[in-house]
Amino acid sequence: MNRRMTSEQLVVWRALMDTTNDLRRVLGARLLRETGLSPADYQVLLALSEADQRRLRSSELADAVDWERSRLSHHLARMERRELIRRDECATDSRGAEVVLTEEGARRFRAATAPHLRAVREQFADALSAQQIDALAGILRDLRQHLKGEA
Amino acid sequence: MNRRMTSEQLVVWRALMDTTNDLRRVLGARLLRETGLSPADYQVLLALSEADQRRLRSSELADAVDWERSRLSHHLARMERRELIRRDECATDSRGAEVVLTEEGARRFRAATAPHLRAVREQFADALSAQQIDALAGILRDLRQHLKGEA
DNA sequence: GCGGTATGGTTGACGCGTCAATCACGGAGG
DNA sequence: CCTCCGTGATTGACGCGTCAACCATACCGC
Repeated sequence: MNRRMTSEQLVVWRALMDTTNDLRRVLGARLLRETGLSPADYQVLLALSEADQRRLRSSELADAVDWERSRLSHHLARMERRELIRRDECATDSRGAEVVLTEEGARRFRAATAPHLRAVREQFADALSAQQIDALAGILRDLRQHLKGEA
Repeated sequence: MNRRMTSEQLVVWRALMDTTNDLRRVLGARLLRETGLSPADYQVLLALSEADQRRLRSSELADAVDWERSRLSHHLARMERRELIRRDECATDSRGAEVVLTEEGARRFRAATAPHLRAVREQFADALSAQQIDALAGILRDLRQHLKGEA
């Protein structure tokens, strides 16, 4: 099949990219301003907070946040400088590293949770009706499904 | 009002961020692979292609793509190295710059249009029904509206 | 044990985005 | 004129992401 998109489809595509981009930007900036944590910091701290002993092997953490190892490595380097996390040697595999949440990291994450959830509610959830949320859930499910083959 | 979000709202929020992120990534990578242009390149070339004389003042271009001037300046520097655009002095205001589409830039953009539209259709439009497109349009309109105050 | 390969993780280079500082020119008021 | 201010645009520093190259260790088969 080789038909063209309707212009509505194209417009909605642009709107999707632009709006989600703005949402990301606004919420990310707000999080940083209110808590000093970037969205990426938040994801990492969340995963570590939920982990047993507040520590994870580097590759488990990569799975948890769904990042490439390289990206994680770079980000952990920045977080380690700020003493949000620490990297210990792994007892059972000397290639490996264990990423450990520091006290400071745990504290900062706890302090960030409420502001973050409030921001998501105010700037996302409050804008949409229950029906819209349901419809959006379906749309995202289908998009993700469709993407699966070629991701 | 100080109620919490439902967990569905939060899940849909995460799905929105994750899915749009993946879409951006997959389509961006595909565009680059197929045409050698990044999404940002494409936006700039599109705006210039549509401009009178294929040239725009730097700040008009910034308005057209809705970027900060600083971001545009950095990006134009990279594009100029690749000879996709050129920067001329402006005749009427010697502070200003005129951004001009080069032949090469125009050629590359023309060659990129069809693959790009095809990719958007395949990975976005083909995944959704007409009803879903309409619903999504409404959702995005409301989100954008809601965002307006605090952007 | 020993060679080869797979795996865990890091590094460097580079594109992209943001912020704050800066520079150069234009324009108004004295 | 000339000073002061606003504006057009660039720069530098830094965080973030990706890709390809790399290093070290583990593990498998002989």
